[in-house]
Amino acid sequence: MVELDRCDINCIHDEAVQAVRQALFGEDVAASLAELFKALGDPTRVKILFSLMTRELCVCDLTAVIGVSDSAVSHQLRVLRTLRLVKFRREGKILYYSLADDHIERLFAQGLEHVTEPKSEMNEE
Amino acid sequence: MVELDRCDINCIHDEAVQAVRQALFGEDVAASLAELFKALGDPTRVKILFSLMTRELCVCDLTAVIGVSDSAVSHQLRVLRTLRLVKFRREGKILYYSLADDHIERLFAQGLEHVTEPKSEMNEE
DNA sequence: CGCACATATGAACAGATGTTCATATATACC
DNA sequence: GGTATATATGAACATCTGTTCATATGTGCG
Repeated sequence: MVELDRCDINCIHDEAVQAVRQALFGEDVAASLAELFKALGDPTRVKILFSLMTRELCVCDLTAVIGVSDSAVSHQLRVLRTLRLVKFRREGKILYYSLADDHIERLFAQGLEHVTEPKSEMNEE
Repeated sequence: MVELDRCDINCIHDEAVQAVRQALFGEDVAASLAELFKALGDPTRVKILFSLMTRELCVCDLTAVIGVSDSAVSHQLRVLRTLRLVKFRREGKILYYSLADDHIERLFAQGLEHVTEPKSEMNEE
C-alpha cells in the first residue's frame, strides 16, 4: 500500500502504474535477482559453471579447461561461492568444486534457448 | 578436437579436462550467454522486465513505477531491445514496451527460486 | 510552420568489475 | 620443522557500466 507519489508527467496510465506497483517485488528481491544474474554475466564464470555441469573439478582443472590464471579462477569461484552457486569438498590439498544445486543447469538451459533462438527479425530501430 | 596444450601444473586430471573441454561450448556461445545474463544483472533492468511481465507499459509508466529518470529508463530499454528481451509498438507519440518472448518469465522464475530458497547453511569458509 | 510532448541519444563522470602480481594460508611429505 | 604444492586473498590498475545532463528526434496539433 505505497502511497504513490504521482509523477508530474501526464502520459501516465494511472491504474496500470498502480497495478504494476503492487505486483512489483521489493527493492531487496530485485537486488538479489540482479546480483544472481550479474554473477552469471561474465564469460569466465559462465565457463566455470558450464564446466562444472559435466563433473566436479579442482581449481587446477578449471584453469586448464578455461585457460585463465588460477588466481582469476579462484577470485571468480569466490563470487560463485558467495552466491551459493557452487560448493566444494576438500581432498588433501585439492579442492573439488561442483554446482551447489540444479538451478544453474535450468537457468543455463533457459538462457541457451534464448541465445540460440533463431532471431526472427531484429526489432531494432 | 582441440589439441589440449597441457598445463605445466601437475594436479590436473587429464581425462576430466579433456572430457569437459569437448563438452564445453565455444567462446561465442559463452560470450552470448554471459551477455544475456549481464543484461539481467542490473536492478533497474530487473524492475523494468518484471514490470513488463504484468502488462505492456509506456516509458512514462516505467519511470513512475520504478522511480528513475526517463533518460535512465530509455538507456536501459535500449540494452534490453538490443538483446531482444523487449519489443515495442508505437501509438502516436507513445511507445508501448512489452516482453519479447516468454524466456524472460521462465528465467526470472528460476532465478527467484534460487534467490528465495531457504539457504540451508552457508557453505562459505 | 512552430510548439509541446514522449522518447532517444551522446558525452561526461563516478563507481563497479575482472585481471594480474605479490603474498598468504593450508595440507602433505620428508 | 622445512619445503613443495594447491588454493586464496589483497592491492593496484585498466576497463566497463549506469546515471545525469544537455540535446536531438519524432509525432500531433493548432
